[in-house]
Amino acid sequence: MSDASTAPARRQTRQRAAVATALESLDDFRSAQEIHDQLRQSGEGVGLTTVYRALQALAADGLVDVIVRGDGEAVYRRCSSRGHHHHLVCRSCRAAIEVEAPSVEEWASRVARQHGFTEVSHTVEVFGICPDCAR
Amino acid sequence: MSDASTAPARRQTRQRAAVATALESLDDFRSAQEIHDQLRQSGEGVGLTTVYRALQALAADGLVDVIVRGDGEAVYRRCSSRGHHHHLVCRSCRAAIEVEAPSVEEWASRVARQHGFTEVSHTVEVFGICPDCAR
DNA sequence: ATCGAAAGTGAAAACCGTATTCGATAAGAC
DNA sequence: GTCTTATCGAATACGGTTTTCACTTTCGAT
Ligand SMILES: [Mn+2]
Ligand SMILES: [Mn+2]
Ligand SMILES: [Zn+2]
Ligand SMILES: [Zn+2]
Repeated sequence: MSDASTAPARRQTRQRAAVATALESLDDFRSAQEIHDQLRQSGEGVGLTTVYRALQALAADGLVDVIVRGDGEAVYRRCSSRGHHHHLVCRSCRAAIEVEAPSVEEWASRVARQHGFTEVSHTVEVFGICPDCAR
Repeated sequence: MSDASTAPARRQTRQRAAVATALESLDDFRSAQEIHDQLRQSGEGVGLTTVYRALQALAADGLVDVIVRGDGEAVYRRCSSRGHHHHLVCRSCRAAIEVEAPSVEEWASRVARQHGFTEVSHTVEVFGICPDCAR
């Protein structure tokens, strides 16, 4: 039996490795363009288009987290914990802490069920100023 | 004592009234362009730029809710309940139900406090398929 | 009612993040 | 080594939002 959603067979390339390495050295959310800039500075030239595609592939594989900011720009970060989780993000330095929220998961599915909704998903992000940035 | 964040003094215009009226007749989230289209059809010509600005003003005044979708497009809806709340949104027909989540509010402030974060805000949206759209 | 300062309007153009195109390149299977 | 096909990337297209700027309108003051 064939899989309807067969992965297109991912290849290992210098560019993808460079993007992955760049993400490893960071612990906050960065945009595709910022990662592209960092790669150029470090000498590892990678096309911007390729950075976008690499990040999308990583996100599709669940290896990076994505947050779409209020201005519509997507920012990425390597995913440390494997399971479902959310983030506590500093508005100033962008530092991000992964947090779990069992009670929120429960609330989300409950409120959805109460209204008869199915195929439920949710977004939960907490923003603030981290202790360091608060001086 | 002067207010540091003094509101720029809002004026009453035909265009702003038209946008507000359009929002009144709707109960789901709509984009600025969709509202602009609806206004043109109803004869109330309003420039697209003005629609964007009117919606932003209403959002700033807390009179409409805004959700930035995954594709970066912002969608607006008149805000029925006055206080802080979240939404249960149908991915198919966009119908939106306002929900309160005291337990989530509590969780958010607690997790932020635990990590020393201040000036805390959060985004919480639940998506799914509503009973009607599920057939 | 009239005036004037300042907010508001909107067509056109700029912006800006992202997607697509397509000929060249390079993994990986054999 | 050869072939198939994913990948690359510069150029270009795309689409939502913002800026520009000359003109209009609101509204408090007179
Ligand atoms: Mn969750
Ligand atoms: Mn809340
Ligand atoms: Zn910080
Ligand atoms: Zn629906």
